[in-house]
Amino acid sequence: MPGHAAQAVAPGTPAGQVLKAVEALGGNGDAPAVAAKLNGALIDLNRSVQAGGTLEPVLASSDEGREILRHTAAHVMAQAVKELFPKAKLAIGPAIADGFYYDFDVDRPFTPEDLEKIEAAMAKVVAANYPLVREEVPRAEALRLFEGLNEPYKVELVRDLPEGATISLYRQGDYVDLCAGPHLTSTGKVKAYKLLSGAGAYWRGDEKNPMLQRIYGTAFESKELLEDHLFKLEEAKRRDHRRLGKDLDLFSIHEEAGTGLIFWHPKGALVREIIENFWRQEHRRRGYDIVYSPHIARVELWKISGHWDWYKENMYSPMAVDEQEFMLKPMNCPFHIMMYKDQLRSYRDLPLRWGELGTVYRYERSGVLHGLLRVRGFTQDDAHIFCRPDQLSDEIMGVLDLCKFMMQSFGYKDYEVHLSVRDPLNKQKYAGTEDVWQAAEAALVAAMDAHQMSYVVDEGEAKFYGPAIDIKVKDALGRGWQGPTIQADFNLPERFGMTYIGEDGKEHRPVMIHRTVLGSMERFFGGLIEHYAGAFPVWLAPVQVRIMPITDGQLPYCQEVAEKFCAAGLRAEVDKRNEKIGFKIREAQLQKIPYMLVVGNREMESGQVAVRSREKGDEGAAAVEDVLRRVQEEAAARR
RNA sequence: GCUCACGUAGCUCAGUCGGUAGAGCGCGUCCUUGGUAAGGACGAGGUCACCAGUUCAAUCCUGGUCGUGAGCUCCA
Repeated sequence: MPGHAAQAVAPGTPAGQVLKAVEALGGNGDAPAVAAKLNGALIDLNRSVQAGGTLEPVLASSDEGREILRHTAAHVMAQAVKELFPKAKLAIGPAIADGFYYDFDVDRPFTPEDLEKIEAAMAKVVAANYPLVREEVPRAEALRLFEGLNEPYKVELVRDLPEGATISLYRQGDYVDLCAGPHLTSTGKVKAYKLLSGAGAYWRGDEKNPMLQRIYGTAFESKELLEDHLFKLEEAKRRDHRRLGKDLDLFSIHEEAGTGLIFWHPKGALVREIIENFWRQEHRRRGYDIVYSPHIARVELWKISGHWDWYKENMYSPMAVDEQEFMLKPMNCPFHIMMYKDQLRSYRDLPLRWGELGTVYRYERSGVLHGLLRVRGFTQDDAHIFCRPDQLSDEIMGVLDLCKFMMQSFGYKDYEVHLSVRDPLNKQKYAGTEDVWQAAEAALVAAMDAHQMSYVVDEGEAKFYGPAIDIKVKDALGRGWQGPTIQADFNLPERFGMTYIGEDGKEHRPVMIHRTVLGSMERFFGGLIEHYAGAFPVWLAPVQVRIMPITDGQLPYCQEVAEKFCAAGLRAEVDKRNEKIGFKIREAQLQKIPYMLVVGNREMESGQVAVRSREKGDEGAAAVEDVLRRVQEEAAARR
């Protein structure tokens, strides 16, 4: 074991005992080992160790450990389902990011009452504490077994296993499943679990296949962690941007106008304006120029760009204008290329960095639309950088730096960097030649290396025209969101025949970088609402200060105070309604206004206001000027 | 797009085993001028998503359409 002296044990000793022997187990009762790793390969604790090697415990609290216990929980659930619904056919039941699921072929969907019954049946399986027994069998035997059990999906899975693969079964009581493992050693070790929801899901994710019924659940190594997780789910519901969008009067969507189209109400529009102004200012500072381009263009343009061939299913049908066909733009890039080509470019002109808050329209299947996060019309914070090949790496670094700065400004602290590359098995899905793709990929990698950024490679995640750096940001609840994306593109410059005149007086091909930092104003705003739970920091808050008189007698004074704040560039308003102060405070608090200033006769006479902050509550009286300065400083610091 | 569920006042939701509807909040008017999270009274407001069908009669039953939600798949 790492960090321990070599131990000699008899061949055939179970892994768990070996671990115990070196006292790695039981040291931390909250996080006992759920499995082991022998020379890096995961094995069950009760599997015997036949030969020497490095043996490490896999703790329940580790990602791998949770995956194992969730996987076992999925088996427990499947056993419970089989008891209640003997005709249910098993499909697959893996562990996923925050839990597990299992797909079943049954004649009707599971109801919430079914889930309760299944959960109760799971408790019995857990109480019975069946040992999970691993068994390795030849393919023919596995086929015979699952055919005999009338489990057609399992049969299909066995058939599809590659030649020479180890086929293992796990049994618990009278339940048997095809599974690579590892698993907990007995069902009694599944301590804290909860079934969450049922939903339809296609066999193997393909809509041509039969629809199965999926049950989602989650499991943790302790009740406390499960409770925490369930609380987080509640919290996520409480923060839902669709709910907050309504409560805070930020945006709406209208059936009459069409689904997936966003109406930005004054308060939402104000937040957007602040974000956009900040965005423009920061881009100018970093050497970007800002441009505008049309919303429609002739079909010919989309044929040159390749969108017509590669992106058609996401574009709206052409509309006839005179004798021409025009299309609503799904992307801004061809327009920026038009502008590039409007004159002869010299190597001295490059790089050109052109940003646009460009509104695009994409057809999305109705089932995927979701609040602000998935819509049919949206404004991208798009930019295209045209540069020489030798500038590519530096430009990407510049973009990475900008991304970091923007994410920080909006309070996103953690992020993960992904390199999205082609699906190696399906290369014909992508435009452009092999060497062009490789060059683009190399440029992205070089920039990330220069930035000493660690990243994970996602195969098959690339767009049709080039590999990308995709940054996933984590919000206040630890949930991942699609953040900035950066793509190197050698393909469009080629298609459009873009050139610049080099030092040598000859024509050269520029490289193009597509990048977006926020993604789209819609999606970014949706994420931001949830990240801040609607309580925007002062610099973003649509109303920063609400001044509330105790009685009508202080109204004129309140108005004066409000004018002072407004004159200082702050967003302040007076609650003139004939209501008691408690009521006004409640409303302001529910509207998540950062500063509430209460004014009674005491404050009016002393030229003060009583400060009540959204976070801390009543903070006592202070001079108007002091409060004004405080709010101003907070806004300027973007805290 | 597909599967399932849902669609009743601006919002959250009751209700009608088929006889055209109700609460709370919000909104309006009035009373109240009250010191840190809901003062009171009165009032207005609904083609029960839309279109067909069954029925003496449909908000309720049936079918379709649109929309919403949870997923599948996809993505900024």
